[in-house]
Amino acid sequence: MSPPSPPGRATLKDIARAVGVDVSTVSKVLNDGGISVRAQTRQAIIDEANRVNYRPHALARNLRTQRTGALGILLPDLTNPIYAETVHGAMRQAEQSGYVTLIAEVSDERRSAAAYMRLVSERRIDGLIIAVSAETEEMMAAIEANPVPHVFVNRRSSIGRSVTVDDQASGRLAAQTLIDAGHRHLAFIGSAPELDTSRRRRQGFVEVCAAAGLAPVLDIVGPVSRRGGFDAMHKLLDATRRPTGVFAFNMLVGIGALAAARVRGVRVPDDISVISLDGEDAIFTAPPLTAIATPLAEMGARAVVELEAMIDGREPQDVVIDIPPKLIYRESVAGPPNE
Amino acid sequence: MSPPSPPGRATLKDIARAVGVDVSTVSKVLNDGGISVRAQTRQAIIDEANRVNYRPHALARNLRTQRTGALGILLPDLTNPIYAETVHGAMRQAEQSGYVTLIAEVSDERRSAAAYMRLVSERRIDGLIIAVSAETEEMMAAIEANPVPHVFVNRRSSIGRSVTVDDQASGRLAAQTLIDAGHRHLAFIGSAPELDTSRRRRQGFVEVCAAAGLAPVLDIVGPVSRRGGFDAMHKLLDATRRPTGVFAFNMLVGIGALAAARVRGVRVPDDISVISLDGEDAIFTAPPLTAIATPLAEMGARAVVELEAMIDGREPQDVVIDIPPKLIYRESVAGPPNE
DNA sequence: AACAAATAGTCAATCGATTGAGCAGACATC
DNA sequence: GATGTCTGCTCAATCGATTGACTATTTGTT
Repeated sequence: MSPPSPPGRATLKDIARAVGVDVSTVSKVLNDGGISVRAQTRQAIIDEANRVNYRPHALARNLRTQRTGALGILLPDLTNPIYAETVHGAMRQAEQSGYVTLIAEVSDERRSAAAYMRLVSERRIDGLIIAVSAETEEMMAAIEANPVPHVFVNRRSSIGRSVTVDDQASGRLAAQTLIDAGHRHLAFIGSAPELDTSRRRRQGFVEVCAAAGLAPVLDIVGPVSRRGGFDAMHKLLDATRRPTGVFAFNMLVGIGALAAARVRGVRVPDDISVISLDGEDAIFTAPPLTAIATPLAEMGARAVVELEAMIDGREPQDVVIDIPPKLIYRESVAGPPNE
Repeated sequence: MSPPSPPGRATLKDIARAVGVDVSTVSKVLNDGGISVRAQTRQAIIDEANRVNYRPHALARNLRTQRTGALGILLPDLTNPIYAETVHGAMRQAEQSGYVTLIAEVSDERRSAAAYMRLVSERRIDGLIIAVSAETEEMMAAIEANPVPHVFVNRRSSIGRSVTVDDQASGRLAAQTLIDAGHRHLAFIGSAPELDTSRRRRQGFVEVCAAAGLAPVLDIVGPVSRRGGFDAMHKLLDATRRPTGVFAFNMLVGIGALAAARVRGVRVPDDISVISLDGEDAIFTAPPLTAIATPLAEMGARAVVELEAMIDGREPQDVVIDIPPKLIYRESVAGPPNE
């Protein structure tokens, strides 16, 4: 036997030399490049390529073809499980489609613009999934200055396509669940209205409340984090007229709300019920959190599909994932206490 | 004014033409390339570069320099907060050092070898951080076949450098904490011994137990996940002689253990105490989890530093991060119940 | 036998940047 | 005025792969 593959650095030229043909012939054979080649020659090329374990040098190929085979993902924080789940779905799809993924974590806005420039203006990627919080001027300016196919995920945008879940339906389902359990005094813990996901969840929530003749508390806003939920719940518990049913913007907020109730000696669900979004994972809280599961991974995956469409020059769509939100009934919701 | 920067695609050639010099001159001026140039010419080049907002084409530059400016990170699961935190730290450091990061999430072993090959043999990266679970033959073979600078993070390896935290010290601290609280019947919930982190935590734990004349339960192993912790705790509670103090491999295991206790009506910490590793974040469990914080983000960052050293041809080290584990005393640990 | 057409390739430019070697002109030196 | 030394650049090869244009040989047709 010949020595095993030389240490991984065979080029087209090496193969061409070994077989005794031109590099262009090798390239065309290996890429189905519309050329007629004798079966014998073809086989010799393929055999040699296998023997040396040839892989095209991505940089060289990409330089020529003006494609990188890489997608970028811009997100604020990987340790946030909501993003992690979304990215998870996006990466799976990207891998299936033969793309590698470049992730840039960008905590603040100035840096997100800089990270954008880095990936885009050095032309390291073919397209970009944008999951940073809200539209900021820096970001928008960066995109206009240096356009690249891009898709916003879980947020609408005035300057591009977006893939979202049906937040209004989630809001409606949350309200309906609490109302069905008998609650009449509801509250929504959300974010400042810049986050369009919060606006839409709130809107669906209000809609169903209104239809039932209820006027929920809606002005409790803050960062959508455990800390934010913790603080918000405190505010609700301080109110002269406490709500008995609380809808939390997401799992983190829900977990924080639960913790605040616990600290205050308020029992869940005996004294107050809590329902949150995206809490599929929150089965290990105390009590286990009733939650509305939204298809985050599917959303991430679909964003990649739409992005590929843009890259291939097809006309992408604004997509709302049509998997309806799913209620996961656990212990944090029950009937209201007797007054 | 001239039109604002043309849509982000200026090349050296464009600048050279505008200024009236050769591209090589432009390149050398922009890169400090050891060449003498008149101040006037130099300034004209710099001005023009700024005007068109020139950024080098990463692919082209990298093709020539044989550097990609990219690091790869191989990890099993982004939704696992332990990995998320580590990657977080690694990405921060990478960004500071001017690298972009390519993340490949690889759930099973065959795919991790494939992902490795993808990134490495297409030469998309200069180096690789490996955080996949254990040494597997496929993986080792892939690395040998196609070597690239690489650092293992949070696990030792026979075939490369590694950056870890002091797991033994964590194990000792966990045992000491429980013993100091008065416990005599201890248990460790770990993983199968393939995971060297588990071996080392166990070792430290045993050491302190032995010094105190105790013989802890050590054979409860399983996947190091919430589910694994849940199941393991059930086994412990089924035992004829229940331990009163439990050390959980990590936060997920700890959370699962807490949930199992809750389901069984066993009170924490009244009936049983639980301490876990890496639970800095687990303040919102019920009860809040006493935990030992390990410097995960620092570990990730340091792994990148060592990797850079390898890439630059310096001799890297096996590193144990010397930030000592830190006890975060919360409610899940108390004295043992009276017998 | 002459010509067309199919077969089996080769040639050379190109993607955008980097880099060592080289060269023309200005100035100094003897 | 011949030689040497800077200064200030340019030339051309190179990284590895792709691709349209082109050529040489063989086969087929009349």
